[in-house]
Parts: sequence; C-alpha cells; structure tokens
Amino acid sequence: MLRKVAAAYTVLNENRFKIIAYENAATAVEHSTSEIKDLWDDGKLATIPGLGQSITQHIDELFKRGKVAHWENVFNKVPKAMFPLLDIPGVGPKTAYKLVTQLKLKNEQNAIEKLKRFAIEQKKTSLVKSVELYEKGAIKDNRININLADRIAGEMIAYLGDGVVLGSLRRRVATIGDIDIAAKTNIIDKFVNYPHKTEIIEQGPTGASIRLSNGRQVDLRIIKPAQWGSMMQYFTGSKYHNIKLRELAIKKGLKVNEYGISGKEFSNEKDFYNYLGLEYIPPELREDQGEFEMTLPKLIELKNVKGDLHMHSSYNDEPSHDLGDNSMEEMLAKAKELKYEYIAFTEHNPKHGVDILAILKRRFNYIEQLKKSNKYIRIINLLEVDIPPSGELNLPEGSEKYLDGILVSVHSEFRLDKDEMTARVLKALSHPLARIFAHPTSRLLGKREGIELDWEQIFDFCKKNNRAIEINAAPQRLDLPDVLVREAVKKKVLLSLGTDAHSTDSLEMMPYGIDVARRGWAEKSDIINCWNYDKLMKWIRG
DNA sequence: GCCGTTTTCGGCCCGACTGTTTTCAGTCG
Repeated sequence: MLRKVAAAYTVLNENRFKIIAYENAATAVEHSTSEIKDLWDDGKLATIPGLGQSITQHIDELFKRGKVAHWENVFNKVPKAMFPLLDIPGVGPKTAYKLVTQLKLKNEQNAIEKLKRFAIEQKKTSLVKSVELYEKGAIKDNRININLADRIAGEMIAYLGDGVVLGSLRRRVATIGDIDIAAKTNIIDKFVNYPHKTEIIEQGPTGASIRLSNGRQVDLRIIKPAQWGSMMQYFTGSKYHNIKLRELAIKKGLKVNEYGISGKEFSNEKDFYNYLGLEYIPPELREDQGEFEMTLPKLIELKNVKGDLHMHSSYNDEPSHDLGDNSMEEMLAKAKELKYEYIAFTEHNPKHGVDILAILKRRFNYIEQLKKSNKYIRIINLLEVDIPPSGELNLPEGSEKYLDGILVSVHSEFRLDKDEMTARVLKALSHPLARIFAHPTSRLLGKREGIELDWEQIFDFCKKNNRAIEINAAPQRLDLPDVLVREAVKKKVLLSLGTDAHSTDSLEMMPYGIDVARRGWAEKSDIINCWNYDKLMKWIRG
C-alpha cells in the first residue's frame, strides 16, 4: 500500500521528498522484525523509524476500517491498471502511467497481457524483453541460498584467477540475488567467455554482466587499485548504509561517491571509513541498523566456537524423524578434524508407541562407552524433541537419567496463530530438561515461511529461565534469522550454534551460523558454544 | 512526510544507463 501511494504520488507530481518518505516507510515495514499488525496491536507502530505521525495514523485507520480514506483518494486520481505494470523491470510509475493512458488500459487483470501484445506489434523490443523477463519471474523472489551463491562465486573466481565478492554476498545475507565480483586485472574477455554462460547481458570497458545456465546473473567490475577502497565500499552496500554514510559526509562538508571522498581516492576500505571519522565497519553490519551511531561489537569469529551443539548420527533410537547418514564414531572423527573441544549428539526423540525409556537407556550406555573409547572430543548427550501443538513433550518420567538435556523444536502444525504458537513453545521450554530452542522459526528459505511467535515473550522467558536460542547454521534454515538474533543480543538472551548436520560433511556448515550471528551483532560472550566444556556442562545441568 | 548531539525549520545520496516527443526524465542499484 505504501509503495502504491508513492507510485501514485509520483504520477501526480507530488513533492519528491514526500514520495521518498513513503518509500522509506515501505522499506521500514518490510525490514521490521515484527509484523506491523502486531506492533499496531501493542501500540508500538511509531517506534519504527520512518513511520511518522501521518503515516502511523493512516495505518491505524487501515487496521481499524480496512482502508484509508486519504489513500483511496490518491489511488482514485490515477488509473488502477498502472499498478501491476510496476513489477516489470524498467517500468516505473511515470512509464506505467504513460503506457496505461496510451493503451487505454481499463482494468488491472489483463494489463500486462495487453501491454505485451502492444509491445510486440509496435516492435518495442526492449519493452518486450522486459515483459518476458517479468514473465520468467526474474523480478522478485528469485533469490538463492547463500551456500549456492558461494559455490557459484567460488567457481567463477577460480576460473578467472582473480576477484573478490561484493554486494549482499559479501555482507553474508541469507539469500542472494545477483552475484557481484570485483577484480583488479582486466579479465572481462575471459569473464564473458565463461563456459557456463548463456547470455552476455552487457559488456563495457569497466565491467560486464552475464547470465549463467542456472539462471543466475553475475556482474564483474574491474576496479583501479587506487580506487579499490571506495569502490569496494560502494558496491558492498547496503543501499541504506551508503545513503546514511553520504548524509554523514555531507554534514562534515564532504562528498562521497564510488570514486572517493571529495576527490580523494582510497586504495582500501579502512582508510575510507577512517577519513570520515568512522572506524572500519564489518560488511555484515552495513545495513543502517545503528552501525554509525553505536559502539561496534567485537563480532564472534569461527575460531571462537568450541563445539557443535546440534547434529544427527545414524544411531537408531527409533526416532519420529530422519536419522543421520554417519555413525557417532564418524561424526566424532570429523569433529576432531574441525578441532572442536566437544560435540552434542541430538538425535530426534523416539516415536510414539515404543519403549522410550529402554531406548534412551540403550543410547545412554552406547554414548558412555563412546566417551571411554574416544580421548579427544567431549560428548554431550542431548536429544532433539518435537514440540507437538499441545506443547506436551513425548518424554516419559525418568528420561532425565539418560540425558544431559534436550533441544526442543517445531516440526509440524506450522500454522497455529501467534498466541497458540507462543503458548505451545513456552510450554515446551518449561520442561525441566529443555535447554535450547532449536531452529526457532522452523523456516526453510525459499520454501516455507517461519512460524509466528511473540518474540518478546520468548526472549524474556529464555532470559529469565536460562534457556538458549539456537542459530541453526544449515544454509536452508539460518534460523534464528539475523534480525531476531539482533533482538536477542540486545536482550542478552543466550544463543547456541548448531549445524543440524545429518552427515559428516554438513558439520562444515558452521561458518554460515557465524555469518548470521555476526549480522545479529553477536559477540562470543553471547554464544554458549564459545564456553569451555566445564562451563557449558554446568549450564546444561542447571 | 520524516527527522534532529549545530536544526522543530529546512534539509532530504549519488551516479550510470537508457532511450529518444534529443539533452534530460525516468529507472535502477
């Protein structure tokens, strides 16, 4: 709605800063950690920067009456059929309006279809191309998980023999659109002849863009060494970080662009930031989320992690869900390779209708044996237990004899409403063995939205009752999401890192969890896996 | 329309690319 207002205002030649204000408001809503409706319920709408008095009032009206009189007025002044056209790349409000008027498009439903016919008839090739791009779904929701982007970028750089990644991939965002690569040597010819290329999108003296056979767009920029710092900074973004940076520069009487600061060039990023009176800001923090105003954290690093607290071996405890591919012994050998001090086995809980206590006892004995035969890695005996809708865990009295503690997590009935879901999770977390809330939103990137929870309640409960919340490092999960990690860190809620590995290979996914932790401003003191074994066990045993 | 450690008034990022009703508006990142 906010974007629609901005578009309509653009057509109506409203004050351009009012238009920007609406766009900023839309972005603020999209980036909010809470559903806007929930904030409204709690009367906290105005706490979101970018929503001022006027827009807050309009949103209030929207939730109370289902529509906003002022916005309806604005929409009525422009043709409805222009709005769907805005999804076409290269088509903004002005172009959409022009097209709709020219073609006398009346309704929203078939506007794009009619437009395409017109474009073909009039031989407007670039417009036809744009519509086709739109139809291919190349516009939105075409992001890939970060591990796939890493692989594509890695293969490309290996092929080129030069280059570093920029953009969202360098900021370690969970999902990636285009892949940006920068190089100091001119390798454009080699780049556009990449074997997996299907199309050269554009090619010029300072860079090129190609599309790969998997549909991914890769951009290459050749950067002069003297301008490496400012160019890296500019192309790493984020957009909002850069805008804030330039505003700050203006206040200091300086002008920032990708070539430098007021004409001065920078060969590295640190000097660039320092020149503006700022310390170097790690790429993961460049989202205009307080990195300019606040003292920067000493971010957690991979080497701080002393163990993995979520993994599934092939040990058969007759679980409700899948087993892992590798034995406990194989997982231990891999953990040794990763130089861990300890790991936790966290197979799924035994299913209904089996003798759970007998199974847990057998597993306990097996692990005790394993502890004796393996000298390098300390073993923690946990279990990942399903949270059913009732919140009642399928774990009989006496289980505590055979477990150090449990992770709890949601694996079914993802669509309960927020209050029911929160009650469900809090009930499970109240279980005396519960220590870690694993993959808390249960999202699967690009496949399944996360569950709805009252995060403030969950965080407060965990803080008060000494429960940890997991950052699941599996690249298809990355759950807790970074924005919620930030909230948890602000509230000093303990966090736990786990790969949720089902094989020895996936134990290597820990760096993706570190990325999320860093994007959430986590320091090593926020993460329980950075404790040594004794301290951790003391915490687990309560 | 939003916002504030110089401001409650007077600012609001910057440049590349595209197309063409040809020198600038529109769109994008």
